[in-house]
Amino acid sequence: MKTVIHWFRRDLRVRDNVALSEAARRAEQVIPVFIFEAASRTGTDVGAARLAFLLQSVESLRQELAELGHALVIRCGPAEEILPKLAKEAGAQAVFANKRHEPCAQHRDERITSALLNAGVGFELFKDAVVWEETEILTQAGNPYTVFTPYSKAWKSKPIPSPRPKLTIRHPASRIPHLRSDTLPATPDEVGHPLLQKIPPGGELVALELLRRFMAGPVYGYGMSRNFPALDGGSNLSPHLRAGTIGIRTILAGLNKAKGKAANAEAAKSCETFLNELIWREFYTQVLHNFPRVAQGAFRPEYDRLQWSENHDHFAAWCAGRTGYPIVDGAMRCLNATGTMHNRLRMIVAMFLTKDLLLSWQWGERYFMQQLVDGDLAANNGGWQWSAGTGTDAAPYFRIFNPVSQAEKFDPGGDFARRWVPELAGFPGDLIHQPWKNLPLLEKSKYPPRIVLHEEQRLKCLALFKAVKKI
DNA sequence: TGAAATGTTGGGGCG
DNA sequence: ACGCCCCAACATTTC
Repeated sequence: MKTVIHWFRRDLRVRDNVALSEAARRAEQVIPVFIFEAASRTGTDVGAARLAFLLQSVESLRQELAELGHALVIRCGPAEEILPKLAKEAGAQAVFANKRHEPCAQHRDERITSALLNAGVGFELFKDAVVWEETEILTQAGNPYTVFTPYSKAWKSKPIPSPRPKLTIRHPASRIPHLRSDTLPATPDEVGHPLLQKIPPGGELVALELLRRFMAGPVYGYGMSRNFPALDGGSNLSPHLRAGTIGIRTILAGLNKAKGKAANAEAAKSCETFLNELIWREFYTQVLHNFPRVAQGAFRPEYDRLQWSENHDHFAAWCAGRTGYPIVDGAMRCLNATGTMHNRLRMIVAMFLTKDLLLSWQWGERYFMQQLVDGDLAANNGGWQWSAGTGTDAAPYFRIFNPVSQAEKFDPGGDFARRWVPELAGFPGDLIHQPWKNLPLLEKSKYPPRIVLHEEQRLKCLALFKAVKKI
């Protein structure tokens, strides 16, 4: 082929990019394109933090492409209309892109296929975002897995693919047709939420540096440190996996290399634990594709009958971090300010929303998608249904976290809570997770009293779930 | 990738 | 010396 448009979507990188390297291999000219659409068009709720991260990553991509002699073409508007027009302008025979796995995104790709077909332009999609997609790992009976452990076993029994080569230039830049480029909203501030303080930086080079640093040491302690929110024990790669500023094969290659250098069994086990987290991501991607109804309701349909509370004051308090439980409030305030939340804290606040406030997991799911930099439909939905007990391989409904004991176990001394709940500065470490035990100090601190009592709510929650089981 | 309730055991204080 | 009780520590069951 002479000219191919590579349409960048959730693959904002020039290395280890399957569709991009295929385009470079098969076409004389590659025209890199990014299309900025109104968030509602793809059916996902893009929040300010994720948008800021995205814009920064696109800018970083534009610079990287420029260094390679490519000009990134940016257009704003609906892809169905822009792509056929752009293909005509550029004289392109085909559009290449990396496959997306969410049902709503795939429906849109079908519409794009026919829009391009009408214009006589081909549309090719490539597997890139995951190692193994929805139809590639099935049970003996040919069904999709709904339990993680056997899924991960099957996943690990398959060979690991190598990273794809970086985009190279195969044609003189002067021969690329000049194409108009729209401007994107300039800075995160322009689109940002007033509460946003500090979102992590985007871009491929940032992601590669995070990977390098993590695999150079922290990965060996991941098994332990990942549970403590006050530590920075994670890879911080999740927003990059979401935006595609790093390829999954690149991460696996780095992990594999690190595992080979593990000094002891504990370090090797930590590598394995990190691998499992990557497999969870593919597990939930696969679940969403094979059971698209989970985007609308419980994986176990009987749990759609749960009589959740509709207390909007409680919901507002949860969102704002004013529930009176320091670990919950610290986690939510951190989310609101940075667009990120430690995984352990996601479980704690999700349990609190569903099992203490008795609000639907779907309220929390939606709020997370609005706030999270790494908000991904499949992983977010899977995590929420796990916490609520309504999903595949979910926590049983009676497994209810106690926010105090969780906090004391995973934030001993309260370093995390104190960082995000400044009102608690005067509380000693042994009391910080239950400030109500010192009422005079609590009143002086201006920190809110508990909006519910865990011991009471726990019993109400058990009754709520039992009512469903009886029907 | 729980927590609470309930059951069991054994050491030690005490009459 | 002995039985009784208390209760911490641990184990099991239940939600």
